Amino acid sequence: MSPPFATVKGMADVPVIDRTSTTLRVAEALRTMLFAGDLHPGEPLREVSLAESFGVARSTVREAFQVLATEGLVTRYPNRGVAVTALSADDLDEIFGARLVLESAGVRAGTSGSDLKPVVEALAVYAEAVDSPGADGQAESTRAHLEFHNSLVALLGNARLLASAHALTADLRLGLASVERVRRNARDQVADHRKLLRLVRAGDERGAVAELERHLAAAKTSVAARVVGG
Amino acid sequence: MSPPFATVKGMADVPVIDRTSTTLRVAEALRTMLFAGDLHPGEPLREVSLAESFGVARSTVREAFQVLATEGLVTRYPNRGVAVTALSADDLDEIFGARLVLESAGVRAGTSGSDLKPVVEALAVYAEAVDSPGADGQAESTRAHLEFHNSLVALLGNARLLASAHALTADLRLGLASVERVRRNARDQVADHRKLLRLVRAGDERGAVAELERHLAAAKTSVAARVVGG
DNA sequence: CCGACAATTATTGTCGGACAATCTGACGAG
DNA sequence: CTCGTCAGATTGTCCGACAATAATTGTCGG
Repeated sequence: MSPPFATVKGMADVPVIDRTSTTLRVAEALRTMLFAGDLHPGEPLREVSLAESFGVARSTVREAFQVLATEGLVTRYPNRGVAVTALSADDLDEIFGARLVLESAGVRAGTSGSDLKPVVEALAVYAEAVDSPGADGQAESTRAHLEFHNSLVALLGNARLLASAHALTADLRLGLASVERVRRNARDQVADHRKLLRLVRAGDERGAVAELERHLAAAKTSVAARVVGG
Repeated sequence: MSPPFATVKGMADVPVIDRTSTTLRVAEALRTMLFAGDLHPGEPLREVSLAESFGVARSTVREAFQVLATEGLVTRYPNRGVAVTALSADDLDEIFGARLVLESAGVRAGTSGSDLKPVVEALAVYAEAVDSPGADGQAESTRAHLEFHNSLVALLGNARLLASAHALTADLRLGLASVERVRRNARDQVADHRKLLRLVRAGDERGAVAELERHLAAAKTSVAARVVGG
């Protein structure tokens, strides 16, 4: 049933060709700029200016804005354009509250038989990112950290919930990018996560959820202390 | 402090003016057409055709498509346009699985002290919609039904999770619109929901979650039987 | 000095047209 | 039957234009 030329043996390293639209490529470029902290929360994004620097049409930039706006990374102000989303204290409450619901549901699934390998791997990546210096600043380390949390949600085996979790953490990365210089006792953080994983592995649902709740609460206050706005 | 003309006494019913962009108005128009079942799953949406019938530019329609695509109501097929999203059996699994996570979390909040008034009201609206014939077909009844379920999520007091729930039910409405003619024993349905609310009110977390799980599972098979695709 | 008001400027929202790239389906050659 | 070729349709992207709206500046009477 499978066609004879489905996979050719000797050509494994052919450069993969970008078959995405320029709109999505512009959105991706803006996304990395946002996560890298090149653009600060509240800063307006001008259509013409970006169109020129990217070498694309204004309409293309507008479509990219639409994508990022629905992702929550930028905010539209009618007739005034879009700006990098600035998180308020209420936003943080909502984000961490939503994460607690999703991640604790994932933990419950983990304590009752789901395959924990992805979580273990995510934690390994996270630990490695913390240990290695990394030329990209703390960006990779926070990415890996949040990816560990998302891997908990992934235990539910539900792509839609995982997408929601990704959206939540993306918004957080936005707020963190500007102040991510501070990274005290990252090792302790990793240890925290190891403890959480251990509880999940042991099947201790109560304990694991409690540990997650504690961890998220601590993270929230830590983030809130650095992110301004009200 | 208030200006003298802030509110004029005798002109309470001045038609409120749409201050939304035409893009969003086009998206809204398409949304209602989708929910009303005027457009069938899989059916392609042509940019020029719609632009002409709406009397707007093609770029405006494209932006509206972008909005609907991120909501999941339509699906982009690169270089081939957008089409009404058709739900597969796997999609139904994901949607109902995600709903179970969110709504059961809401139920848990409800059994531990959240104010149940919004849920009670949503149920009243639902019951009323089922009793009254309604010129708009079953559209209003299903809307009210799903809105009841969303009101459970609203108990969490988290706008982001509520938005996710809305997105999930919107996708469902899409699939249901085409086959919503069948509506057997809608009264029994309402009774089911009354039972759920009673359990929540009594603070019976276990029982309420179990009842919700049972209800969603039944709904899924009922929907899956009518919605084609694999 | 200050607030209200008018004028200017910058920017967005929307339009229309244009063109290349891509997909689809039909057709004909081997 | 498979493979290239071709024409038609549709999308992706660009450009230029304009009115509507918001932000800024300038003016003036108190």
